[in-house]
Amino acid sequence: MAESLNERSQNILEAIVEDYIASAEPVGSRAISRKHDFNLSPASVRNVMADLEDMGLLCSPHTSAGRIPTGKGFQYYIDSLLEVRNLNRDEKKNLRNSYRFKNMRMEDIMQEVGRVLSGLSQYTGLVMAPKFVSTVFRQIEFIRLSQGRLLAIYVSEAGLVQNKVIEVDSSLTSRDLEQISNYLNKELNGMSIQEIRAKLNEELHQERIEYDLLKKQALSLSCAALQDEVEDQVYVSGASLMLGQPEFSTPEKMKQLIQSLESKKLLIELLDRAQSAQGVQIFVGSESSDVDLQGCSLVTSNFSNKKGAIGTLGVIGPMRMNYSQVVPIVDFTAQLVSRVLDKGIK
Amino acid sequence: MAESLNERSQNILEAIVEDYIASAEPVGSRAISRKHDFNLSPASVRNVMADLEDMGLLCSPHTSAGRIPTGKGFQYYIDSLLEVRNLNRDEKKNLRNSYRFKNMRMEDIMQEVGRVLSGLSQYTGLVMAPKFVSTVFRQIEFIRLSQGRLLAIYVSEAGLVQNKVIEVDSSLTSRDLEQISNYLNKELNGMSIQEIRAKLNEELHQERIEYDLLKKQALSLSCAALQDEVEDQVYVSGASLMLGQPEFSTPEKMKQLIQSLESKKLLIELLDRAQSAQGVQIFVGSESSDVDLQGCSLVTSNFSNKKGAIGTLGVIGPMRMNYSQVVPIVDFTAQLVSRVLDKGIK
DNA sequence: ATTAGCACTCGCCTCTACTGAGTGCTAATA
DNA sequence: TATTAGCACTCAGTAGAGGCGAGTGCTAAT
Repeated sequence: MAESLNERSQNILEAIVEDYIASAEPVGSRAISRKHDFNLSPASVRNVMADLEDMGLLCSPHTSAGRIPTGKGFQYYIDSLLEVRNLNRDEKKNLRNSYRFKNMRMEDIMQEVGRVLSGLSQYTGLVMAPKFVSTVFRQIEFIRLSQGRLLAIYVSEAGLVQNKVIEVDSSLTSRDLEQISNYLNKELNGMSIQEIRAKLNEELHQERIEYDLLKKQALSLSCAALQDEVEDQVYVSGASLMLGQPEFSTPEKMKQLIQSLESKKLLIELLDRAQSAQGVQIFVGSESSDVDLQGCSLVTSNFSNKKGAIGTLGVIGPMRMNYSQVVPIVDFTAQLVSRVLDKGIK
Repeated sequence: MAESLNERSQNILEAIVEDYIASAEPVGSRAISRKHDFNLSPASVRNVMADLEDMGLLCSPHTSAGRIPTGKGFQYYIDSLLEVRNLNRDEKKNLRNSYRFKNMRMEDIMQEVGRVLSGLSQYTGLVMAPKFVSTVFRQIEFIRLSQGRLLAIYVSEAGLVQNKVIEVDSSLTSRDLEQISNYLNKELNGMSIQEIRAKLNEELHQERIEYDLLKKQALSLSCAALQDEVEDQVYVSGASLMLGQPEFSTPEKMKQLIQSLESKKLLIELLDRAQSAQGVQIFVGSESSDVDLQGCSLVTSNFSNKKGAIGTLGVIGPMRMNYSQVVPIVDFTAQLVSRVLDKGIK
């Protein structure tokens, strides 16, 4: 895949990508030859550029314009040329101070992270909360809402709260509910939702009704409360910042972009893909991919607490995004959030 | 304010507004004279139009274009000319069937309402959940997250759930917490948050420490859980639908619009204003107002359950919105949501 | 291998002319 | 007196022509 380039070609590619990141305009041979001291004439640069174009790393919007990097070009840049510096102490401190975690609810944390990510990067911040199914059971409580209607409140180890209204036939007393939750809290403690579901299914199929009434009721309630799919939470911040970027200057592009950012489904799909890997991930423009956030790149990293609930955060920006700035921000923020979540359970 | 117009002027104004709603283009005298059979020549129509322009109900984008209604013109149209028909049975049924309330959590309901409102109107749906302070206490529960850290779960009569992480010095046992919540649930039952706050403040200032420890702890916990301001929840759906409207066809307008819709603060301000009144409210383009969602109108209605928690829902669209279609939808949806919330508590 | 030179391409801007929709005013009409 | 026909005028929008400038590819010279 990554054909190796000689040093000169690499230098020129790097120069073009960086100029393009800075200017958003096609880069010409003259500019390269002048601004960077390669001691090469424009003509020589042109030759190299033609080669790079043949390899599919560059393209020109029309005959008489300069070159712009293709998705493949950006990919090469990211894989081989990009040097991500670490944040120094002051920068880390600043970043840490940007975050104001007031109320430690998961929702608030996610929202705040999105806000800061988009503010710092000047692109759009994306945060996906840990998936319900991946969380570890801590506690469940039931509150009677009305005859035959309960509110089930599930709290995960990481402090993620999910509540759900469930219908029940029998009219259980508060006392019953207390017993049931006590039972469940003991029984399910420390299990992941996935494990719990497996267990519940098993016990349900194991048709012997030897259980006492309490167990039976507990089983049915926990089923109702934990079995269903809960849709993933995605937080999008600063969508309008993207609209200032020249790549989205036309009405059509704007509309398409906003539509994409409005589609939680699409975003979840993207972030899911990111979640499989470790460390900072960079997804370059989706020309190739079926899912298109055309012309965009996505920089993500996972966060997690010790109990293993994994969420994903990141920044989505134009393919021409300032990676060397964004990557460390995303990276450090993910670490920060992980720590904050751990603090939540101590 | 509403200067009375003679019938002919009214007819012509109505025709212009409706043509403009349909076409989004300035309306000329010829078109009016031809399409509507007033038996008036374009010249006569022109005279009337000139009068309407003098009164500030119409304006022309430039000399040789037709007229478009001003905000004031729309306002007049809405106040005096608009006839809102009620939905017939089938339409109501259809509308009811559009809503899929699966899980009865407040969040889900709000989100679904936004989705459907925007889908049906083809404009942007706006929903503001009942305000925390306006809710009526039903139940509070505490869950230990870690040493010194509790999760307080508050459930209102309407089934609105708020959770909050609170810090406590003392290490309370589960037994203590149970007693505290029992005490509070008895003590605060049926009071509004506002009343509770007043009560708490009073008791706090009443410095006599005659209380027993339990009461004291309960007081401090409920303070922590209920005292702080909780930010209002606003749900925006279908922002991208607005981008298809001709009034937002330029990049600048689009950007401005999206920025406005992203600003929860602005939206809350708008919806708060709507919440004071009863029935369907129409706010026409904010030329006059300090807050600008320029060129937009807002159609809102409140929903509430019997316990008095009031939320607001509505549709925001171009000033040129199809009021006669949108108003009944908003109206009926508000009634529907009220009923659904009531069913939640039965 | 590199580079200077040159012809060529093409987007973009400006200028001009034209068109057509729509107006305001005036004078004629019922 | 209210209405209308007629007419001059205005102005956005479109299309075409021409010039500019940035940038290219190719070729021949270094």
